Amino acid sequence: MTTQSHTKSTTRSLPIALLRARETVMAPIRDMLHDIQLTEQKWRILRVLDELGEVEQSAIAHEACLLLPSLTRILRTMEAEGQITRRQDKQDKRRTMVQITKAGRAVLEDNLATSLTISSNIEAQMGREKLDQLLDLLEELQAVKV
Amino acid sequence: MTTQSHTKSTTRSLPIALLRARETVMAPIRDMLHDIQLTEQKWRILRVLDELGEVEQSAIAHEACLLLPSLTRILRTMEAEGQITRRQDKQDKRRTMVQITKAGRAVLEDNLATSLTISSNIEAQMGREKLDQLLDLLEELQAVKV
DNA sequence: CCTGATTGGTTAACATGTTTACTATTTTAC
DNA sequence: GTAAAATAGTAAACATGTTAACCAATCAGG
Repeated sequence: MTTQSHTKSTTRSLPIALLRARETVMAPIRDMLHDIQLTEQKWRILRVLDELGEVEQSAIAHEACLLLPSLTRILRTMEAEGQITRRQDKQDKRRTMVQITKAGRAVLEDNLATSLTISSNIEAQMGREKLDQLLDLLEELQAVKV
Repeated sequence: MTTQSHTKSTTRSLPIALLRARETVMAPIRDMLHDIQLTEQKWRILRVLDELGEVEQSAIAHEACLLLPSLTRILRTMEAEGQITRRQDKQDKRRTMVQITKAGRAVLEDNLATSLTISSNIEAQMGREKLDQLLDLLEELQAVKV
């Protein structure tokens, strides 16, 4: 008998498999974002704001998987670049409400075609059915109580 | 008609869904790692080394989804902490071969029980069948040409 | 009311992520 | 054989990730 690892194969480790799959998917997206001077984080923030409208920072942090300290810094530069606006909430003065600007939306729209090409490429290789199945399972996994 | 986002729902965006699912799964693992002073990155490195034996740094970087500059720094501290050893390859002097130590393996073994508990918890909520299906799909996605 | 606990956000400090440049080897093409 | 290209890794600089400490506003219990 050879020296045997006691742990599961990393291929069957959920956190590692999720990370590796994500790296594969992100590779072409990162290329696209690089061309338009956008980091992956800023792209997620724009996507979330485009979807949710005006929301507080904690909500962005939760939806875009960022911690508040990172978000504070990133939003500061995005506001300077004119992609978002921020204002204090009238009812609860602790809250800062954030909104995407036309310029921010334009960034997403300008890259819609490229995004679709990337999605189509993956779909062509995996098949629409499997992709939907995967998205369903991921959605279910996100909802698990830990 | 209301102002409509042109992009897909972030829930059905593969990169965002993968990230969110991963955050859910990692939450309890991060708690475990925190208790033993291990970062997520060091944990992945130990897992990969435990699985592959003695390998060069580029291989670790690829398998653990780290860039070489990050790996250089992290391995420096892991070597100092006695979890890994490094040596120059005889045949190709550019290569640095890295190996997990007994102490490094011990770290993984000490947390085997906790890891299994976390896995079981997720399996209990999603079901073994769905989990296997998800891992199969992730494995397939990793192999897609981008 | 009013005090203590909670919440939303920022700041600071240090680790890691990311890009570019660089060194040292090895490989490839003549 | 030898010069150019490729490969493995490190260094430096700056952005982001992460933790802890902090402030201000709000909430909850008495």
